Amino acid sequence: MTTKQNKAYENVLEKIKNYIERDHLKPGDRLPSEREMAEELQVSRSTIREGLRAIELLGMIETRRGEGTFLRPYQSYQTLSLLSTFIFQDPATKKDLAHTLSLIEQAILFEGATHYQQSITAEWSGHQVNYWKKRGYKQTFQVIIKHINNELLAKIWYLLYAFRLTLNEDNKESEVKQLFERFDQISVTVKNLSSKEDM
Amino acid sequence: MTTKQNKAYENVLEKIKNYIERDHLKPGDRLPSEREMAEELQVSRSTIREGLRAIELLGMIETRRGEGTFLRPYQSYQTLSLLSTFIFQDPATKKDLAHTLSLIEQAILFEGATHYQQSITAEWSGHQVNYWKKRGYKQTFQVIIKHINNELLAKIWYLLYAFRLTLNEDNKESEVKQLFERFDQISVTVKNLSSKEDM
DNA sequence: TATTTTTATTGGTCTGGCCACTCGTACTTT
DNA sequence: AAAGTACGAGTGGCCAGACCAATAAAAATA
Repeated sequence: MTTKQNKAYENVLEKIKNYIERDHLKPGDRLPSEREMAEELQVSRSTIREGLRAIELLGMIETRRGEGTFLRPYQSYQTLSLLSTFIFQDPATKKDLAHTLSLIEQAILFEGATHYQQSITAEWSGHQVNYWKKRGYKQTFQVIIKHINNELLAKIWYLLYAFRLTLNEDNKESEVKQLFERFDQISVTVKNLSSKEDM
Repeated sequence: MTTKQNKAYENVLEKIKNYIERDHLKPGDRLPSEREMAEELQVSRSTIREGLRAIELLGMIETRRGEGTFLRPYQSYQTLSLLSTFIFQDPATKKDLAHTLSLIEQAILFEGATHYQQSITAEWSGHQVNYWKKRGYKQTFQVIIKHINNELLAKIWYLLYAFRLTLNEDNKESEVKQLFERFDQISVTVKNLSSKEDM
């Protein structure tokens, strides 16, 4: 098949991933040399280097002349606060924050209502409405995310959510009651759609 | 003092920043050609390319053979860089990538079909299907994002998309044709729902 | 005028080279 | 024998120059 004409350096990234898995490389370990990789991948060294530069800027690797290329050790979570600084000072993203958060919450609600409606509702029903109101929107929403069981999604949501809190002038937090209503509504819609398909 | 002997490709990034400021380049504008930059910076073309690859993966630029190198419709590559490190730090998130990407794409499709169905379809119809197939899934999908006009959302999507390319073992890229079909389907569904509400 | 062909420019990739740095090893020197 | 030294192999950093493939603009043609 066709083989999609990836750019060569994208294949390099692919290959590096394979090295990491095959040799169980951990942070700090050395990757094969540029020349070795070029030989094995049958591409030129310059192509290898293009791939390396890309993920170097991403902080995945670290190169030391005379020694080699190494997987970078994990960094501390100070990243998060740095990140907030950048998003903060970027007016464009600030304006888009609410919108993006809304879309992603919508996606999460949909996913939850589609695949985990039972268990989510069950957990919610374990307490009175007042209990959730007291816990707040964040905690209540996180129930959905917990059941979806996707850490990355959870992180992204939490990031956006936290930043919106930071930036928000008017501190009106979303209402727990509304959250329940929206979830139910989506659940119904999803059911209607799927039953329609069955016919 | 100064010092720090930057790697040459980091100076390239600096220089590109200067180009952007000096010439007031906006997203979509063309950068000088690789050969021009090499000449002006007094470095080799391969060095220029290493710098370009780095910020290409970050989503800052886009290269088109025969045409040139262009600023992507969004920038602030620090944000992207930090975001990516953050995400990459945690191996656990790796397994969630495809899922998260899928959810977010779904949300984007939905948003596009709900509020920008006209203009998106219009832009797509401006060319034959083969044109979009040739441009690939990424570019075709970005049409939707462009119309939604949310830089943050665009960044997040591009990040996830790029990383999935990096990490995925099965290289099957989504099909442009399927994209069109899904978009149409969602458009229809959205229309049905809203007309129902009117009754 | 419309279409085809040519040409110049651009990114994509390769080859092969030289340099600077690191590290281990063999070789002095003490 | 121990300490220092010189050397060589390997590595990343960078370069010059080349060819290909895609694109767009200009020129030639119908």
